[in-house]
Amino acid sequence: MLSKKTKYGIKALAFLAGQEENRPVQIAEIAKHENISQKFLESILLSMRRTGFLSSKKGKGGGYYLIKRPSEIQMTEVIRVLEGPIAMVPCVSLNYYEKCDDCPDENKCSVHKLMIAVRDSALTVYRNTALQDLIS
Amino acid sequence: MLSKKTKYGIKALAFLAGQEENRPVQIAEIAKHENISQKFLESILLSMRRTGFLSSKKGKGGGYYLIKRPSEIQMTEVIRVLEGPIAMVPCVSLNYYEKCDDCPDENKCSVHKLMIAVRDSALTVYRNTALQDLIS
DNA sequence: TTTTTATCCTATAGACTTAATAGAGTATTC
DNA sequence: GAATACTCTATTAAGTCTATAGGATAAAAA
Repeated sequence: MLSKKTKYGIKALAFLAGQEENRPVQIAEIAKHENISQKFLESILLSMRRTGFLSSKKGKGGGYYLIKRPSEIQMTEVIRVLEGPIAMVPCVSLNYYEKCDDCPDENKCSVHKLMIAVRDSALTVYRNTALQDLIS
Repeated sequence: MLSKKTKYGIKALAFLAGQEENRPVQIAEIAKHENISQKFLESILLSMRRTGFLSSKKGKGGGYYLIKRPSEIQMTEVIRVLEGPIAMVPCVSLNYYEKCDDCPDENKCSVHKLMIAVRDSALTVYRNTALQDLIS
């Protein structure tokens, strides 16, 4: 399942990507437009600012705005920042690899092979989709 | 993330698929071979018996065995029974569809389109993989 | 018929994660 | 210096996942 955090985060990014001139948009405006709890969205935007998709301005006329062009923001990055690993098991994760406790030999593991295939199919989608592609 | 239930369930199915003559295998034997908590595995096997992958025999010489050929068990079925929806959001699920609370119009939702693509890519993998393919 | 073997079934506990909220702090603009 | 809007930490409530406990039931063997 996709977490609400990720879902809301993507919606917020898409909303920002659709703004004219990349003007700063206030949290309250995004929250209202996308039906998201403002406080929850606040923390999501904050985490995306820390990882470099967004920047923000305080005070009147402030808000959040993208610091990359929507065509340059790949969904692989977005998903990894918001959701974490794209792989469904840590032992096939490219960026968050971890060995399984119960598995003596990954190469003989029936789940391992299947999950590599699933991961690669998802990666193909995310790699070929930029934020720009979500807003048309 | 793939739940342990699903992971263990697939491993158990694969172990059964690898048996000669489809002999009944005891829970204890599967649990030991795959490093799974026996009691937990018990409940997993039980749920798969109820949905028709397996049957069981009680008493000495009893255990679980497949009631379909491994080449006829598609991974779509296995995942749906053990894990639930293949889709990452209910609003793009083929078998467990649910409308989103926050979304007035699915067709305009940026997440919706992306998640359809991800769902379809995963479906392609699962549809083209049978239990048989996991044990070679 | 009794004992042994092994599955069947319900309930529940503990740990963890997620979603949301609260409230005070900081920076910027007017 | 007042108003605006982001920043940050902590906490709570609800839900889910993993695992365990313990007795019930059925089949086979003695």
